[in-house]
Amino acid sequence: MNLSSKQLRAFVALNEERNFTKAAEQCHLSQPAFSALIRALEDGVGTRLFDRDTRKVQLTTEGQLFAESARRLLDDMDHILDDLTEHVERRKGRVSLAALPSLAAGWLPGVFAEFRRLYPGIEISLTDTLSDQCLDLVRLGKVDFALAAGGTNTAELATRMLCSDEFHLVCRKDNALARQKTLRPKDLLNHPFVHLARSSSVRQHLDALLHPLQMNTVLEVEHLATVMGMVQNGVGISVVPALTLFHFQHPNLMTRPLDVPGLTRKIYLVSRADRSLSVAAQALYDLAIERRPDGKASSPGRASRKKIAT
Amino acid sequence: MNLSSKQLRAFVALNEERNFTKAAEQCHLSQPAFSALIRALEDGVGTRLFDRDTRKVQLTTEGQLFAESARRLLDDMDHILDDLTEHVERRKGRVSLAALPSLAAGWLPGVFAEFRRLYPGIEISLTDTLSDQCLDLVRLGKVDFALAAGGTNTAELATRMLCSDEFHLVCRKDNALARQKTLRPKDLLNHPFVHLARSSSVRQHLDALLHPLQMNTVLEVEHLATVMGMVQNGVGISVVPALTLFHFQHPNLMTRPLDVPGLTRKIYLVSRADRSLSVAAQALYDLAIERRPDGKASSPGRASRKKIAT
DNA sequence: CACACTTACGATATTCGTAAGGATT
DNA sequence: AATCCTTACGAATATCGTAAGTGTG
Repeated sequence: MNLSSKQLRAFVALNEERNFTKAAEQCHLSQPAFSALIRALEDGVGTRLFDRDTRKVQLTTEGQLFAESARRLLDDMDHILDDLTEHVERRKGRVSLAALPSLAAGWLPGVFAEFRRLYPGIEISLTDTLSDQCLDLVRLGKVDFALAAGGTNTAELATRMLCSDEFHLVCRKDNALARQKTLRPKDLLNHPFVHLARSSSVRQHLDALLHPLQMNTVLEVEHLATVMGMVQNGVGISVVPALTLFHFQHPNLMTRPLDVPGLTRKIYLVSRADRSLSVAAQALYDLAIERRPDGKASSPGRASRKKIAT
Repeated sequence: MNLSSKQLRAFVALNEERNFTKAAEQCHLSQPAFSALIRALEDGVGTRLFDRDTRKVQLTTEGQLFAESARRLLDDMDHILDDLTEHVERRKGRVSLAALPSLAAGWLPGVFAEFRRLYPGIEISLTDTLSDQCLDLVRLGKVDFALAAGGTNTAELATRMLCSDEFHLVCRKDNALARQKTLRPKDLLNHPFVHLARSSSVRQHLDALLHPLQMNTVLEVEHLATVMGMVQNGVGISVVPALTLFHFQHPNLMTRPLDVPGLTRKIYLVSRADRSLSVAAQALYDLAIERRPDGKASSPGRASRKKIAT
């Protein structure tokens, strides 16, 4: 037989009201339609569930048996549907994503704050790691999506470009480069250079355009904060994407865009091609796009070209 | 929203098969109809539950959430409906009835045996007590129905006559009455008489026709077995309904119908007027009618007039 | 091009509300 | 007469199956 939640609700209502007219109202039905609903239920289970005459409505023995279970069943059903609805309406849920450390530290916090404000019931988990691992996490289904730099051509991954991140020179203000009007790649070759590790996406972009062998590499470190320390103390200069410039806000330092066509790091949203994002993940994905960084030089308005220019 | 068991079954089937065509067959539906069913479910909950392309069908995140509960919900529902069906089909249940001790000991056991054979899963509970208490138990809802003697005119009780129970003289074969051709009430007046208690239905019927003051009462006892002992030892004679004659099967005793118009004890099936019998109770009720005693002298063919006549 | 899901569409079934009917107090 | 459940019936809606459409490997 086919038992519908509507029939269950009608049964429970009639058992509470013991009156067809009132129970029908409670179910937003005309009384005859309600009557038919109860009859269909009784036909379905094969027996009368209510004894009724014009004065009294009460459960039969079989009705009592059914009533005990029906209430539970209906509550269960309502609970399940409510829970699902809370997910659909983004009042509950969980998103996990992976992101490059540079994004995780600089741009993401603002997006997360906004997301938490919009959807306080949704939990977020973030893995800040290098691009390759970000992609692996997506492939393995460990995260809903990733913010990575590598352009992936795998069929199993769906990518969407989030922004284009331009590279900037960072050096001390007392460096000769600070006074040059235009900056060409070869201008950097003679200066001591602080590199990031080869596994980083930043380094990979740089190596593609500035031949590593011609450069005057003095150091190779893992973290941008370390690069910052080195540059600030005059160990060398460096080149980093705009989205990481927040690390280099310091009165003694200056940053300038490198005007090298093609030297941009593309940031992608990467998800699995074979499955849709959860409602919660989609919400964060959409917000990321809405609040996409512009990739030009501007961590919130301090210690950038403009400030230096003044 | 209105969630039907058909939709739940479709969802569970698709989750198991991960293939619309096969799942549709399992649900005895055409594939497009099945597809529409799933879509209606998804529209109802407000989100996709399956990711599907032509090659793969798999749960979305929200689908996984729903799947865990749906399986439980469906099992619950099936269990509840199965249980109810077992009651409707009389493979489970419980009947309780009250019956006069005379019926409980003589005629009922055969009916119960038959009932147990037909419906081995139904429990019976029997209260063997006097007519008034039988009726009270029905009124209070403590039993489903009763086999009682009193004609009740209460509106709250529904009665149906089961049989008419004729009264018989019981005495020793060496008693003078054993040789009389016709038996009239007054013929009994001179003989020592063993009575049942005034609360018994048998006594009440007798008192209505044979004036107690004119009788030669030697004893008043509670149980028919005691009456039997007294009569068999020559303490006195007695008059009892045909349905109790099984107590008086003994070579030294004889029983003869009293030919007194109007002196019959009517046995009624009594139930509450305001509610129907449970399926189980109705089954026993119907069987009682089908196997109704005839109320003539014949406990299974022994120690009756015929035997004495030979 | 074969397979698998979706869309289109007409036929059938179900569900609904209004109005009339019947039983009880 | 008033109350309350049931029946009757036409209209709106839903559901179903067949057939055509679409997209993917």
